[in-house]
This record gives sequence, C-alpha cells and structure tokens, in this order.
Amino acid sequence: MRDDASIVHVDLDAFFASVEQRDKPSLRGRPVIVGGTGLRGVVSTASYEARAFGARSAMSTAEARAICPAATAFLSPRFEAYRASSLAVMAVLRELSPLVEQVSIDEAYVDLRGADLDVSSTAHVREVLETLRRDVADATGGLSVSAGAASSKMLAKIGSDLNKPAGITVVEPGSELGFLAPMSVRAISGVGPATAARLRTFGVETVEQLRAMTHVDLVSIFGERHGHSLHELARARDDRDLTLTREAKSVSHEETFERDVHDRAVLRREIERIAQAVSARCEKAGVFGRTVHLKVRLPDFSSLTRSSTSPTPSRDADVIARTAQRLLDGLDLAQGVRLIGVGVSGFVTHAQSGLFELEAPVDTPAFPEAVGESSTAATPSSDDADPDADEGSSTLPQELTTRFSPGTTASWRPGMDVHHDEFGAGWVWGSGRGRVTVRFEGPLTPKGPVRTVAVDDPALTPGEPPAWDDAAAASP
DNA sequence: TCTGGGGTCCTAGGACCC
DNA sequence: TCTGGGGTCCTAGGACCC
Repeated sequence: MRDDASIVHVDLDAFFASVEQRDKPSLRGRPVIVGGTGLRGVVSTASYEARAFGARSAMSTAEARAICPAATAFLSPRFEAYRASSLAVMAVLRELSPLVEQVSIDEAYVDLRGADLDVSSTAHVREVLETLRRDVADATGGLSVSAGAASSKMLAKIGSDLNKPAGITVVEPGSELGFLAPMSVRAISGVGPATAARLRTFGVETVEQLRAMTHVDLVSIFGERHGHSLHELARARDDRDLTLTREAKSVSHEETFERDVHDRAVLRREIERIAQAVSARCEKAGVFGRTVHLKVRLPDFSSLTRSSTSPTPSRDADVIARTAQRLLDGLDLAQGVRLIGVGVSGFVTHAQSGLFELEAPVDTPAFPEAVGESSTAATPSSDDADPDADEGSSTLPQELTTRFSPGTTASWRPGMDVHHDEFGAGWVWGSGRGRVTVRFEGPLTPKGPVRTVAVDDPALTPGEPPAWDDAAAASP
C-alpha cells in the first residue's frame, strides 16, 4: 500500500445505455435497457432512469419488462459503437499517464505515479480527477465517468463506485482501515455471493467483523489463496500493481437456445457453427490452441465441461468442431440442453512456433528432407504467411504423404492418419494440407519437444504411404 | 419473470516422473 | 517391503468479474 492516493479507478456510468442515449436524442431522459431481447435475454446495462424502477444488470429481460414502464426502450447491444467510445476514453487516460490497466470495455486503472503531477495532497488528486471527467466528456460527446483515487487498487475501485454516477472520491491515505471497516464484505475484491453467504454462516457481514477471523480459519474455510487474500484485503493490505499488458489465455463462444434442445444432430451443427466463430477469432488473434473445451448447460442450470488436450496446436474449425463433438458424445443429455459453448486454450503463438523450429536440432536425420522445401528450420509455415493459400488453392496437392524418423511420433491434421512402426519411424498420410507437428522423445526446447513444419509442398508423394527406406527419406 | 456471454483464477484428484 | 514427498500436466467444476 502506498502513502499517496496515486492509484485511480475510472468507471463509465451506465456505459452501454449512455452511448445509446447520446446517439439517439429521443432516448434521453427515458428508461433504457441494453441487453438480450430474446426469450432468455438478460440486462447488460440499465440507464439510471430504468434503475429507478428496479432494473439492474444481470436481471432477466423478462423481469425488466415486467417492472419498467411502457415507454422503456429495450435495445440490443451495438458493440462497435461501445468499442469506439471505449477507445476514446482509454486515449484520454493514457494522456494523463502511460500507466493504464484496462480492465474491461468500461473500466480502467491509472497510476498517477506515471504522470508528471503532484499527488501529495488529496485536494490535488481531486482536481486531477475533475479535469479527467471533463476531458472524457469532451472526447466522447458527453459520456459520464466516476473515478476513485486511493493508495491501492481495491480502495480506488471502491471509491469510484461510492458516489456514482459522475462521482469523484479520494480516499485519504491513512484513513483506509476506518473507511473500510463498516462496509459489507461484498466490497472486498473476490467476495461474491458464495463467499458472502459462507461468511454469513459465521456471523460475518462487515469488513470489521471479517477482521476478527484468524488467518488459520480463513485459509481452512476458503483455501490457501482465497483465505489469505480475504485476511489481507480486510486489513487494506493490497500491493497489487497495475497489469499493463495482458495476453488472452482462452477464446470461447457460447449460445443459449431459445428453447431446450433434445436433438443431438442439432447440437452437432451448433458446435460446427460455434467452432467456426472460435476459429476465426483465433486466427484474428494469431494464436493456435492445444486444448479444446466443450461446455453444456442443462435445463436445471447445472453445467458440464469437458476438455481435450492435443500435443498439436490448432485453430482449424474442423479440428475444433470434431474434438468438441467427440466430447459431446460422452455426455448424458437426457434432460436436454439449454446452452452449448466451445472454447480453445493453451495458446502457442505463431512466434513461438517459429522458436521451436529454430531450436530444433539441425541434424535430425531423414525427417526434414522428406517434407520438402518448407521443412527447413528457419522457414515459418507458409500457410499463415499467405492469406490466399486456403483450401481452394490449385497449386496444392489433394493428397500428401510425409515421413518422420525413428525416435519421434507425429500427428497431422486435418483428418489425416498417422502410422508408425515399432522402431518409431513412420508417416502421415491423407488429404488436405496444413502442418505436421512432430513430438520428439527427448527435450529440445524449454517449452517442450515440439517442432512444426509446413507440408504444403506439391513435391510430396500422393497416394499410398511408401515403404520406409533411407534412400527415399533422404531425397525429396 | 427464471437466470447472457466473455473471460480469469483457484482447487482437487489422478497420472507420471524424479 | 513399504513408504515418502515434490513437481508438472491434465481434467472437471466452481467462484468471481464486467
């Protein structure tokens, strides 16, 4: 914890609804609900006019319709518009200080220690926040933010929430313990409904009461990490720094059906559609994932998850779909299905694939020669370098065969067979194009014994897998 | 009037290796 | 002959956040 209030949390007020009211004057002053408008939709954001009637985020749209007046506008989200405004806000924050952690589309932390500013007095910090509010409004056509400044992330965030909307709160350094004491445990980051309910069984509802619980008890009840963090945060001990860069760890897409689905054929088709969306987003992000996840929500709202990890990173829609469909086959779906989702994680970026190639031993016998021109260690896979080189490209072979040498195993996608004999030598064989990933049996790189090569070389032998012999392996 | 969709992180158990 | 931990990877589920 710092001795100055130099950590700022900025939060846009009723963000989605405010953008709608800004862009459509007829909505100003009226209750606006942005969210899912279908049978099973939920509210993303309610304008303050709608909140007056009790509408809230995460409430079902049906319930919001029931409690809001007839003049209420129910709108589907326009994410492109929100992203554009979000970018404008983040640009304003980065002008203030380069140390910005964007938490979500409508929220960010700013570290004023990265700015050339006097943060020694609360009055000065308050002025900085007032200016920031005006700058955001100017840059976005009038959007409103709330901001909190404090000596830690948790207190800055509590501060930004305290006087919403358009509120500014500076938590005086030194006053943190007293500031926090009367608050609900829900104010603490990481305390949601389940933790709060559990604490209530011990008679604990406020932060002050939480402080009476021992570290040993909290850890035994909530586990090592969570218990420790409750103990520390209750005492305002929060040394978390801003996370300035973050890499995505998973990509997923899920959809709730308007009515529960009982037909597996429908589910398999949905998986295909969703896998295509996930694949496209992986491509956009430039990542390949090793693990495919399937999520199924049942009508009773319980959910099942299954995952499968392959040594071979992929973002191919067919591979993702087939893997997810195979995972689906193992589930009991007698109840029907409410939601289905597919995701990919365990990313290996293109750059990392290149690293593997460069670090692979250059004296591996037989294997590189057998796969042709694009197999040399320094050549990245050419299918990614050329955006036009898709399935339809006429220069590519319809069937390919390639080999790998003793001491390795291999896998090949999409839809190809992998064969090997008892010596470990073998071949992959089938139709299509893509990459071969060879897993060597000894450690080659810090990340693991994986090596990727492109195999879209027309010189590769079509047809039956050849008999293995050293002469053939040595000459492309 | 039943409860979205995008994520992250943690835990626990089993397999496997040292 | 039995008994160890520790570390890593994988899987399933759950809590939490916006």
